[in-house]
Order: sequence, then C-alpha cells, then structure tokens
Amino acid sequence: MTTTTTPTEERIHLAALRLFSRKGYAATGIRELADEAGLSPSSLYNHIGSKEDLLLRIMRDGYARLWSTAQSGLDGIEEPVARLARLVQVHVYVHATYRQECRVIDAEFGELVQGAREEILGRRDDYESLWARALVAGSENGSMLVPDQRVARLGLLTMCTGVAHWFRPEGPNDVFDVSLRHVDLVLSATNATRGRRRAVASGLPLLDRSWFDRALPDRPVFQATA
Amino acid sequence: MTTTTTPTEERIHLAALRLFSRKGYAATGIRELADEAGLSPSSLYNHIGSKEDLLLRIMRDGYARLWSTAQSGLDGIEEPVARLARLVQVHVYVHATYRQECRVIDAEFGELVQGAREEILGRRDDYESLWARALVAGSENGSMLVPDQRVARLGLLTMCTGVAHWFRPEGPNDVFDVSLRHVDLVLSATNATRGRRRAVASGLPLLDRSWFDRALPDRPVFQATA
DNA sequence: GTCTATACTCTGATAGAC
DNA sequence: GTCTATCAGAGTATAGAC
Repeated sequence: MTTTTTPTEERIHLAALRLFSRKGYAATGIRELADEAGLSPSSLYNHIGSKEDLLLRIMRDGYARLWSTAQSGLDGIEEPVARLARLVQVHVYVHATYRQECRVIDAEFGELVQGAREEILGRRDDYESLWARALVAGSENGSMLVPDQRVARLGLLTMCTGVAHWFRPEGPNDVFDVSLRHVDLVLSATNATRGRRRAVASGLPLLDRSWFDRALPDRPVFQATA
Repeated sequence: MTTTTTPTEERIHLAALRLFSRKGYAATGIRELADEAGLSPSSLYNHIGSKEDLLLRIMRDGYARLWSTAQSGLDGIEEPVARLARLVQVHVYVHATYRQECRVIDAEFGELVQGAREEILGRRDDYESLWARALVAGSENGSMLVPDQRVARLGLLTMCTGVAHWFRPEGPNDVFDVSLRHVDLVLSATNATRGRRRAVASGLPLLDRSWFDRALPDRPVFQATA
C-alpha cells in the first residue's frame, strides 16, 4: 500500500505502529521509537521528517488501503443491500487485520496538526460517504428500513471500527468469520430485505476468503498484545 | 456521583476532564492542567496525589455512575428484551451526556498503572456482564436470535459507546432521542421479538425522560468542542 | 490552603564527525 | 547512510516561605 519504501523506513514504520498503538502517540518518545527500530535517535531523522510526519503517513496509508479495498470490493455491484454488506466485510476485515494501524487512526486523530487534520478528515469523509450512499439508496428503493440515517450510519460504522479494539487472532473467531457476523448484524439492524425475505449474509453476493487474500496480500505478521 | 468534593477539587476534576478528553492524558501537562484549573502547579498537589491518581478517579467515577444508573434502571424488569433495551438506553444516555468522562475512560485505559488497571477492568467486566446476561437470557427463552453472543455483545456495546465520540448536543438529535434510536438498532440487530412480532422501542416498558432527569440530576453544563 | 523557585529527567530535534 | 554529543524547553513533582 505504501509507495516504495526502503527496509529501514519499513522498520521505522512498523516500530511506530507497535508503539503508537500500544502506548499512544503522545506517550511514545523519539528515543524509544529509535530503539524499537534499531537505530539511534538522530539516524531516525534521515528517514522521517518528524514524529508528526510519521503519524500523518500512517493515517494516510490506512485510509488509502481502506478506500482502495472498498472500491475494488464494490466493483460491479449495484444492489444497495449487497453494497452495504460488502462495505461491512471490507471495513471489518481491514480493521481486524491491520489492528494497530486502525487503532492509531482512530485514537490519534486529535494529535494531527492543522493542515494534516483537514487532509485526513477529507479522506475519512470520502470513505464514509460510500456507506452513506448505500444507506440512502437502500432506503429509497425500499430494501432497507432505517428511521434515522445519520444515527444508523454513525452507530454501525462505529461498531465495525470497534473490531480493531477487541479482535484477537488467537481468539475464538477468525477474521473472515467476524466480518460475516457483522454483515448479519448490520443487515438486521437496517431491516434489510431481498425479495420478500429479510436479507442474510449467506444469500448475498459477498466477497470470499480468496478475494481478501488477493486484495490484501501484504498482511502484517505480528501484532501488539496490548 | 463523586463522594463529597471541595470546590477546588471539583474545578481540577473538570479541568482534567476537558483537557484529557481533548488532548489525551499523556499529552496534557501538569502546568497546563493547573492553568486550566486556575492554580499553580504546586497547589495542584494539595488536592491530588498525582496525575495518575486523577485519571483513576475519573475512571472510577465513570463506572460507578454507569453501574448504579443501570442497576436502578433495571429494577423490577425481568423480561430479557426489556432489560436489554433499558441497558441500551442508560448506556447511550450516559455516554451522550457525560461525553468527556466516557471518552477518557474509553481512550486512556492503557495509561493506567498496574493495580489501577485491574480495578477498572473488574468494574468494566461487572458492568458488561449485565449485557451478557440479558443476551443469554433472551436467546434461551427464544425472544432474541443471536448467532454469536460474543461478537454481538462486543459489537453492540461498542456501537453504543461510540455515541460519546460523535454526539453533539447542538446536533440534529437530542440525547433521549439518540438513545431510543439505539434501542431500535439493537433490537433489530438481535432479532428481538415480543409475542409473535418483532420488538420495537415504542412497545416496550422503557425509561422516560423524567426518569433520566431524576437519575442523573448533576449533568455537566459544558462540554469540549473537540 | 496559596505561592515562587527549583530539582531532575525526559522531550523532539540538530550539529557535525565518520 | 551511521553515530556521539548536545541544545533548549517541557515533563512531573517537591521544598519551603507565607
């Protein structure tokens, strides 16, 4: 997802992901970060502009991944219920797989400086409007029943984002499984129907396991325990 | 909720709530906190043991409020669907009303030191088991259809907790309204039924506006803009 | 209780040799 | 690219006068 990076840049990026997600951006020192990446504090600055830049990079990468995965996942699908279901799949799958990155994005938005905040806010709004459009289209053609679009969108997005906080790969559910469970939760919550029946995950044209293996080949191997 | 506090303690507490929720615990300095509370840094230490203590206090108060409000809100209600609905009402109402406090609890758990973490974790588990029991009871008597208890509980709790992050009193929905919307989202998501019909908020024995006015009289007046 | 002054450590970032 | 040495300021917390 990141545009060509050197091994050292990659190491720094991964170290930042570990520390920022575990201790928080503000609580992570430059010396600590350098140590985790196996460099001296000053060498760090040959690869990053500043701590702030590093955070912005992480957030940019995260939203780029989410955006491009969602776009290709929706490709060729017109039916609002199916589009919403695939958005949920992608969102949950990405949040469970890139937990550290997604938690940093979620928690440290407030640490961004002026210009950076606007940029990331724009990316977030672009992404969330995919959800908004699916909900509007589903309500308009009668395949969903959503009394309050705004509350539903915010609530359901939050639910799916939360996966990054509680999911553990060593837990009882695997990533794909959890994404399907969330599809069903969202379809029920929006009272989604297909034909005359209530829509369920098993009857929809969803993305399968191999699709995710192809779309997200560079999955992180390890993750923080905290 | 807090046990008898002096005006100065109260001012420090409120200043901490504002700053911790806006900038994060780690990013908030003692000098800044003292300034916001209208004291010198050293005077601060006549009222608090340390910055860590202050955080623990905030978390303790928050869970105590959530716990006691939920307990009295459930009083006399046996039906699992109604209990779940009331838990949602209380959770959302409290998270929308005491936004700063709830955001600090949510975001800064990792900043707690050893002993404190265990204490707060215990309080959280106690509280969440109220939700777990309602879901189990509803599934067992057939009034809810929840394929995966654990995922549903975590997902729905996260959705309701998220209200503290996006809710604004000046927005289109008022607090009570948002809580009812969430009751409907949760009832739909759990496929809750009453008799032969799907359960909806309007048909259940819920808590009304005046109940919340009585149960939570000491509402905070102002809230952070960030 | 309030304050000024300060201790000591750690912060992000840079200079300059190699 | 790597490093050691260092800067100026901010971190939490305390001493001690009032």
